[in-house]
Amino acid sequence: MNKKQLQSEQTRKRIADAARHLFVQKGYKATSIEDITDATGSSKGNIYYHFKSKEGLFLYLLDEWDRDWIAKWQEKEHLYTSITEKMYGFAEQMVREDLNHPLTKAADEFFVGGDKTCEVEDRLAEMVESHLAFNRGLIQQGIDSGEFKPGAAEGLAVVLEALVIGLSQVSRRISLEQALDTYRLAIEVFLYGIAGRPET
Amino acid sequence: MNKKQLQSEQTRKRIADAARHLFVQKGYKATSIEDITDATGSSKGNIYYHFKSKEGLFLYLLDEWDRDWIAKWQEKEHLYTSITEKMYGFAEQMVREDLNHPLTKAADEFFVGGDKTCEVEDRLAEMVESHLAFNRGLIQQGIDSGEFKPGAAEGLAVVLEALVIGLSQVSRRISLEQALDTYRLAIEVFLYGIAGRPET
DNA sequence: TAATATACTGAACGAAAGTTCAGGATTCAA
DNA sequence: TTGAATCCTGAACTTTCGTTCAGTATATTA
Repeated sequence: MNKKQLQSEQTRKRIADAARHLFVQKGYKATSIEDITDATGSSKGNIYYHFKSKEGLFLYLLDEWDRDWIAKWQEKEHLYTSITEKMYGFAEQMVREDLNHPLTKAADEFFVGGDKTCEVEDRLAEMVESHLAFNRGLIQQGIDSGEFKPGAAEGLAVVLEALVIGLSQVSRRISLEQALDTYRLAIEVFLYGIAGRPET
Repeated sequence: MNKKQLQSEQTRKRIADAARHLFVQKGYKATSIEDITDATGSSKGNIYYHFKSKEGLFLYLLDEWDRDWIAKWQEKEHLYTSITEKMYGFAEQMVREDLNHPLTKAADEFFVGGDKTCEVEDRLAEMVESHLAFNRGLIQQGIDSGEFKPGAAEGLAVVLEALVIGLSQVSRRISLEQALDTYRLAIEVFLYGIAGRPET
């Protein structure tokens, strides 16, 4: 690889990292291009050389995060011997990865804000659906294996998604250790809730 | 009351109602003063005649909501004969009131955004604490009455808060009926989760 | 009815933020 | 070495948005 290409890739990464950090910390609208230049040392123009726009930069981060998350999950998934264990693994990966998730806080601004591009809108709808599908799959696996009581997998997937979204918001201002505890407790409650719930 | 005072109060209410609706729907930053004038028909200046600033308007809505919520809760609280029932009542009031809650979506922008006034910061910290205290109280009541297993009331209060926050976000794009179902299912899971959880 | 207070208007201001662009610096290829 | 491609700069432009203010209309009061 060229020296030029290498340097280009490095600054691209530097910008992406700084942007992700800022989006996570401050949200999408609240972080300005100038915030990113301040954090990276490079100029405004340089950001627009590497990325189409602010929105494009955010979209890039979303894709990047998505790929990483799936990859990390697939690495570990087969190690778990029960679905219950898998759920705790899911929670652990959530707290370790999603607390730095650019979507977590920033996506909500997009969802509701009126000035979103079609591209972003589609991308986000896609991500929500894939989250719900993931949850649904997990719960269904537990039902099939006999660990969870059958029924209402669809509704429970939504409840689990709500729990995860809420946890990531609540956890934003506490330590990683506390966050892990809270997540574990939440999953514990969720699992016992599923188990104890009367069949429908 | 004067005709003038009456009219003044009416427009004040009209502005507040429109603003609340918009803040809920679009978030704080995303709704402009012009959005509000468009929705009310009155002018920009008129908003600043009735309210100190955009932030002041938001703060006014927070206070108003807080008072209403507590009042409505206290009206119903004594009607419930068990804490379990109370929890479902809590969920129902949540979905009926909080889905229109100006804080739900807008507060998060304040929490993290760097440009918040001390006044707002204090007000929000206060509200979070009172929420947690409310949850803690509810859970403790259940423990004291023997309905819930003892232990970890503090942690469970946080989990419940997370659940509620997540639910209100997830529910923003579905019908009231579906939201009610989801909330009920969530509370059911939470209650069975508490009940089935091993004592700590 | 005249004077005052209250309710309201809308153009204009200024700050903030996303985006562009002409041009400079550095590296690559011939 | 020289021309071209690539990487980068930062000032300037544009738009958006909160806020202000001089002025108008309506109601109250004396």
